[in-house]
Amino acid sequence: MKTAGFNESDFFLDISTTQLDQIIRQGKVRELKSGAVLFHQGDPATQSFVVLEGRLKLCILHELGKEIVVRYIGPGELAAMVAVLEGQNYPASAEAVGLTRVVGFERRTMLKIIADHPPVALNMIRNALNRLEEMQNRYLEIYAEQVEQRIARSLLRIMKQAGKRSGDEILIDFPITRQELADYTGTTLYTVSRTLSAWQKKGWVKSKRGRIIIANPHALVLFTENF
Amino acid sequence: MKTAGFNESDFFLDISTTQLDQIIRQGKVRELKSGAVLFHQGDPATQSFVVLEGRLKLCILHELGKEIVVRYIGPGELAAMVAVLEGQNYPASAEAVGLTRVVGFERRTMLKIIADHPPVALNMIRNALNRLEEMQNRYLEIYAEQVEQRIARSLLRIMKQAGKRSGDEILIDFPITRQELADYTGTTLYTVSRTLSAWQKKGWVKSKRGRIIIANPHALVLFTENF
DNA sequence: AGCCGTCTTTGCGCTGGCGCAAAGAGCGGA
DNA sequence: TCCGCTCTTTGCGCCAGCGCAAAGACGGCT
Repeated sequence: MKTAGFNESDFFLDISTTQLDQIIRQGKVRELKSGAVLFHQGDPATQSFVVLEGRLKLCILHELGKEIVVRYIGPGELAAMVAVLEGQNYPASAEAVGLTRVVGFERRTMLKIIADHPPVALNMIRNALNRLEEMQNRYLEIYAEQVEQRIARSLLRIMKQAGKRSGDEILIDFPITRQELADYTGTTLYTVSRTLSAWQKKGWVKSKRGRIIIANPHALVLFTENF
Repeated sequence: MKTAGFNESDFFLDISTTQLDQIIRQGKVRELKSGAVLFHQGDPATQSFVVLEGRLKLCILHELGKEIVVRYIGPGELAAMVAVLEGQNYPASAEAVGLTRVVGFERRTMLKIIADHPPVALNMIRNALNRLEEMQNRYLEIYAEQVEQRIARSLLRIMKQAGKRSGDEILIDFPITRQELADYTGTTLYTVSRTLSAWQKKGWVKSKRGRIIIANPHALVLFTENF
């Protein structure tokens, strides 16, 4: 059982590796092909999941067409915490990005884990509050900032949790289309494409179909900060 | 000590009234004049607060001028849950709307309350997740919907937590300006004013300086649903 | 009663960025 | 190798709604 990466996760802070193995053994591992949907928005929330390998894309839909990417969930992170509560539905859908392995935990298992490992409850509160703060900031930004600035922030956010250094450059190590970056930023496919083209000319990014490399992260950071 | 309204609060679900009194006695009551700031965004978070009377406005600022109202916190509700965690800062500022009384709890008191009353931890998780879901939806809406639709939704949201029935009409029972409604919706003072004027002509709302009455809630609901 | 500060209304011009259309490019499958 | 699908690029027109300006209304205070 692969547990690498778990110790960086805020969910399993303060939990030793042996305890961790014991926890994971209480869940059920599932393997998902790229594009497979783990759960649908609105379905009764019965299980929480921890990603072992690969990545989940959480998104919510608006009646007719428009869609927002709420978050990407990488190895060691928890998805669908809501399942610890009774009578709730999943507030978002989860789709695998690339081949992905997850462990699923039933509600009673989650409650047992919380009871056995007291720090976990606080970790869950911390996790939820961090996400809340992030959403509040994104809400402020979508109101107060220009699209290009928001695209830069989106790239930096995604980079932080899924970036792979190679020299000065940073590769976003999962396939992401213009459309998905637009859904994450709250803009359109067209605007993202135009913006990335412009940045490519400036040497800030390099990209091919579904892959984005951030060639000059510093320039992007400056861009988000200035006016 | 006034505890009315507490039993509707999700924070104190499953807690009996006698236990409640005992909990409140562990905090320190403060009285705030209208407009007084209880805590500032970015300050070290040392206390959580429960509103007894009046109302808090939580807002976050963007560098130069723009501001978003995150939420209004009414009697029985908890603000600044983040203070249960060590080393965090307040992610928003809190300002009293009208004369307001709150109880403040130090971190160690909060931790003691959680330890003494096991359901509280789950209630806090539920509370955080509910807020997260609300913010995610607002984020989706600000991207996907027209301003007028969002203004209608904002009015309905505020109405739900601070509405006072009188006949068919519903009064929002605290002073709220066009600017504040704009900050809540993510639009401008001007657009809110124009929109409310139009709705006033249609008989959907009535308003004077700082007061809003929703004369036809049903019309607003339909308006948010259609196209 | 009168003043002053704050809140509200409305006209008007401007523009960011949306979204259609259509062409081009890359990748996988047979 | 060729075909077809999906992803990307770019031109172009259009409009929602922002934001200035200026006038008007309300309410609290002396």
